[in-house]
Amino acid sequence: MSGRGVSEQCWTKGPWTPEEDKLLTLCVSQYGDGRWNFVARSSGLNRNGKSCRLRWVNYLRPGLKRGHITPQEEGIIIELHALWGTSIVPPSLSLSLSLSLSVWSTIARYLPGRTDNEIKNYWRTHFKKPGKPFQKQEKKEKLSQKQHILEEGNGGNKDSPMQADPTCDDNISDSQSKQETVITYPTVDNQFLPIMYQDITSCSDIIVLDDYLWGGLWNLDI
DNA sequence: AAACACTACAACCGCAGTCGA
DNA sequence: TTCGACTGCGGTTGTAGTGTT
Repeated sequence: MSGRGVSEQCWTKGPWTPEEDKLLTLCVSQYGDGRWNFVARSSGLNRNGKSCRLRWVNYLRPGLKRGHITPQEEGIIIELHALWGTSIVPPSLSLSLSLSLSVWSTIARYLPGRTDNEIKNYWRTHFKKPGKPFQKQEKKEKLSQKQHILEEGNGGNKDSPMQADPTCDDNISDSQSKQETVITYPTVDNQFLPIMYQDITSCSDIIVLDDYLWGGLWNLDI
């Protein structure tokens, strides 16, 4: 991150130092989050409001979960992205949700402790893989073929790939299925059809999620 | 052990929406 | 009603860390 530590137009850019973090945390606790330009000015940090907000939201905010996305969280991301990833928002929601509810921040609502930036990064890293990552996949396939040959030589009796550890990103069939999930996302205009969920994790999770969606957070009559 | 490839993540930028004067 | 300041979001970039050859 060396190229970004330079000042430009008197604002400090680049990685935050622990001191800056402390200062920002102090100021946010004092002035609250939402008035970022004010916080930025009052803190004495040589950062602009945008930068302060980003740092707070993505890193300093209390309750943030660190570490890897769990398979459950991944499932939710996939499901919700299938719903809204292409900006398909049901008309009823569009009307009532001020039209501009963002995809990532909305998904983040259902993953406590996760930020929209984190989810966005995760999605791009794991599911939106144009070109390059296929190279790795090819390599893995070759490796897998080698192993397969070796295992067959040993009377290989490997379990079905579907039963492989779902947390293992390196699992080829898993990554393939992820790719397919993206590619086969149906674009169902203004409709929520059960078929949307085919190929995507468990149905029970969906039911729970839907209850949550329609009975909980989406209860806009509150 | 070194070089290369890939992943994960923090951070920046530009744009669009919102709000108050 | 208009306009500027501010906020928030999606897209993108850069780098450190890790894995692979």
